[in-house]
Amino acid sequence: MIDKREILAANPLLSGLPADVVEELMAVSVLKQLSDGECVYAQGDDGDGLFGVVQGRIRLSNSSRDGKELLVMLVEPGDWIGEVSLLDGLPRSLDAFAMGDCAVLFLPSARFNALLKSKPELYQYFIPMLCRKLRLALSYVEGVALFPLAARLAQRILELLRFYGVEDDKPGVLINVHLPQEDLAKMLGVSRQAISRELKRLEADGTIALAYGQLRVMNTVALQDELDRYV
Amino acid sequence: MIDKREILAANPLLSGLPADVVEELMAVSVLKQLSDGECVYAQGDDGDGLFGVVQGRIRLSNSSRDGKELLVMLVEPGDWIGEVSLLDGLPRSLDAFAMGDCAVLFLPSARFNALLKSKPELYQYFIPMLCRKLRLALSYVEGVALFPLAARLAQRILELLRFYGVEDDKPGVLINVHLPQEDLAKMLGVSRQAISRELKRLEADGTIALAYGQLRVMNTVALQDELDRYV
DNA sequence: CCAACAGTGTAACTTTGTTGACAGATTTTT
DNA sequence: AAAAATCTGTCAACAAAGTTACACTGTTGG
Repeated sequence: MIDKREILAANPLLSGLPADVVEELMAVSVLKQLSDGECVYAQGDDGDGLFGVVQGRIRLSNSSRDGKELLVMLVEPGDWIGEVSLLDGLPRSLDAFAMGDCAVLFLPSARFNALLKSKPELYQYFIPMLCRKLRLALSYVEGVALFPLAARLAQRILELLRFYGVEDDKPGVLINVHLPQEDLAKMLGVSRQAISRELKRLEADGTIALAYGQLRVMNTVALQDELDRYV
Repeated sequence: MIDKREILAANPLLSGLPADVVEELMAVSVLKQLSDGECVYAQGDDGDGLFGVVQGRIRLSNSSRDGKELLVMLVEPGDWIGEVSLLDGLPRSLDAFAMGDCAVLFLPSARFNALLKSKPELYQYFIPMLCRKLRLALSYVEGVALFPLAARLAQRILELLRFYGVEDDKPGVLINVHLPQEDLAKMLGVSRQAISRELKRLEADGTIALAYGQLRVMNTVALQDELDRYV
C-alpha cells in the first residue's frame, strides 16, 4: 500500500478544502494505479465514484457508433473528474481513459454522498468547476457553429498555450504536451488532413513552428487576430 | 405596481425553495416587463443579477462578428437564467432577448450574493441546473462533431418534442411552439436551405408533417432510429 | 543500426453545405 | 380586401471539408 498522504501533500487536488474534509478523504478514498489506455469509466456507466487525477493524464472523449471520436478534454493532475454523474445521478456522458500510466484518487459514490449529506456546504466547491466546464463547452458549441476551422484552430492553440505553454531557450513558446495532429483533429471534430493543411498555412505565415508531435507558437498576436475576426 | 405574490403563486419558479427564501425573494426582487426583442443582457456584460422567467419566452444566443447567430436555447416560464455569471463572477457569455412580451423576476447581484452568504446551503439549488446545462452543451458539441446534419436534426426534433409536444385531435404529435426553419437552422448552426432540404426529406418519408412555422411528428421511432445509427 | 511504428504532407475526387437569387405560399396588418 | 411582412421551396454556382490513397519522415526498441 502506497502512502497517500505523502503523494497528495504536493498535489493541488486537496488544496482549498477544509482540514476535516481532507482528513475524511484520506480515510475513505483509495489510490488506484492505471496503465496506459485503461478505462476509468465509460459512456453509459452509472456514476460509481469521483476521481482525482494524481499522476499522468486522463483523456475525456466521446465516440460515435461508426468509430469517429471527439476528444473533449485532457485532464491533468490536480483536477477532479466524474463529479457530474454523482451530482445529478445520471449515467456517464463521456469515456475516460488513461493516457500513459496514471494514478487516481478514487472516492466511491456511497462515501461521496455521505460526505455531502453531512456537510452540505461542500456543494459550493463544485460550483466553480461546473461553471468552468459549462463555459468551455458553450465556447466549443459557439466555435463550431459560428467560426471557420482556421479560427477554431487558433482558439484551440491559444487555449493549449495557456495550459501547456513553456518558455525555453529557443524563440517562441513551446506547447509542452505530446499532441499529434490526429488528436488535435479529434478535438476540433475534423479530419487529420484538414488540420495538417491549416497548420502548414500557419507555419508558412511564421505564426507557429512545427515538429513531430509538438508545436511552438511564434506569434500569439496573429492567432488572437485570426480569432478576433469572428468573435 | 403589479402584485408579484399573485403572479408567482401559480409559477414553478419558486417551487422547491425553502419558505424563508421565498419570503426573502419576494421582498428584494423586482418584476420587470419586457417587450418583444428587448435585451435582458448581452454577451460581455458584467453579471448584474439573476432573472427568473415568469411570462413569455427568452432566447439565449450568441453572435459572431460577421452577423451569424447561434440559438443556444429557448427559456420558458419557470426557469432561471443568468446564474453562471453570478456564481463565477465572469462576464455574460450569451445574449438574452425577449421573444414577444415577457415578464421576468429580477434579483440584483448584490442581493443575490447577500442571500448566498447568509444561506450557503442554497448553493445546492444551482447544482442540478448547472449539470443539466452542461450535459446539454456537451451533447451539442458531440452532435456537431460526430453526427451528420440529418442525425442532429432528428436529435433536436426529439428534444423539442419532449419539451413542446402536445397531442391533439389530429394524428401525430404537434410541436407547440412557433419555430420557423430559420430558427431551427440557427439552433443547428447550418443554413436555412439545408434545414429545408432535410425537413422535406423527412416529410417525404412520412416521419413528420410540415406547416407554416409549425411541425408535427408522425413517426417518433423513425427519428430515434436516425439518431441511433450514430450514437 | 535497422526494422517497425507513429506521425506528416499532398493530391485527386466526392460529398456536404453555403451563398445568392427568386418565385410562390401563408399570415398579419391596415 | 389589399398590402406588407414573413416564411418556404428550389436552383445553380461555389466553397469547405471528407475520403482514399500513398510516399515520406521522424522515433523507438530490439
